[in-house]
Amino acid sequence: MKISPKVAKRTFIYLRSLENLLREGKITTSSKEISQRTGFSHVTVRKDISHFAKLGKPRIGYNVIELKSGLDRFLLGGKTVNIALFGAGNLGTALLKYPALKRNKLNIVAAFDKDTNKISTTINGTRIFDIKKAKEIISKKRIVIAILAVSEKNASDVAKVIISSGIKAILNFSPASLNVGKHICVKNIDLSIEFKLLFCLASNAT
Amino acid sequence: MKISPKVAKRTFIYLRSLENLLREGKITTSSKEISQRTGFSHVTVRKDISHFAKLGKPRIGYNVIELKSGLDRFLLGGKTVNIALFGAGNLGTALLKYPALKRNKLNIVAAFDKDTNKISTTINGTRIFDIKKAKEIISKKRIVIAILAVSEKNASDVAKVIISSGIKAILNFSPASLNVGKHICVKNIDLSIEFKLLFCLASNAT
DNA sequence: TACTGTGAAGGCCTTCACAGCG
DNA sequence: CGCTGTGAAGGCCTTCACAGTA
Repeated sequence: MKISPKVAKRTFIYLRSLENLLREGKITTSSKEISQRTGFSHVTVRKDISHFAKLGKPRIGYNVIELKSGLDRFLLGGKTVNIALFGAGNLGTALLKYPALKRNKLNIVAAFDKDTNKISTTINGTRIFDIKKAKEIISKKRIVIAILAVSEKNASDVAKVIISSGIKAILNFSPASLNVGKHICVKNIDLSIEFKLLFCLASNAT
Repeated sequence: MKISPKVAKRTFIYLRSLENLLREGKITTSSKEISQRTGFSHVTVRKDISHFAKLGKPRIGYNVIELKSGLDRFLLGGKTVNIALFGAGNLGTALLKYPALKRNKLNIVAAFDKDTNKISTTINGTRIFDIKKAKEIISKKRIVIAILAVSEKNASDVAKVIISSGIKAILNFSPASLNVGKHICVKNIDLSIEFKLLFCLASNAT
């Protein structure tokens, strides 16, 4: 089945709420409750969920456990995701120490840098390797996502290394538009742009 | 004039490319060149730009300096943006040390935490204050954007402090859906969700 | 010719309205 | 009644096609 990125993203947010509901001991929930907790309209919630399966019961709503496992199965199927970090600077180090990733089965299993002072050291249990060894380690550790957290001027060169290592998905924190083929998925997070955008939106909303 | 968030975001990306073109010494450019550098279609580029003004010349293209200053004027008007950081943990510290912000006139002018060991210390020139002083300092320093980089369980309480301080825009790095009124702009960056989404997109694209 | 700017078409996504059910 | 699931409508956004210009 074909699921648009928008639906998938919202569904991950529903899942986050479902985990909270579970922790609170709730047995059932409704599109209205999920709507209140996530900010999406109750119609959107129902329509998104119905893309995956008919899991709700009229008059009652959804069983929290059933819904969570149903959505999970379609999206990740309980898989663990192995990630490589490129660039062990300030941002990269913060990501290595970010606790929510492991909790979500997102494991940064290797980091790469070109700084010889950093190579062979360990941050929060993750070893930093010479970027020249990227290809070898990526295939050995079955890494499927790369974090690009190097400076702008090195971004496109490192991106080439990433792609030639066989990785198909990049989370790009550098302020550079990567010129990659259509078979590579890139998600750009340029913090400067996010701040400027937020400022504009807040200014125009007054 | 009314500009959609999508157009605004792309325009900031065009601006980033225009700065590079300027640095490379180019005098003129075209929608085609901007398209190649940013990945958006040349029609989208032209349409977006024409929302702001008719800055192009048939047969020639756009003057880089003229276009850059024209777009800049509509979006930010050269203003400096004052930002407060809430939560001086690993991620917060990385943001305080992130060089691209200052370069883009985005200044984190105060940080807040509740940890008494951190309060009154300084990271990369920015002082960390007791979160109890938030309201006073935010109005004194004319802060307009807050970064929320605290743990999930504290996120909604800190968000209340932020909003009661008069701030209208929040960049939320915590994995929590903030329950705020419609007059508050929130941009959520939940890294776990971004990774999972990327993994799904890359898997389904094969 | 080589470029911009734009009306029209098409596609995607959200919202509305309501059928169906316990 | 209160809730799900869904066809239809409406709105937004991108792409197409082309007029206009130096």
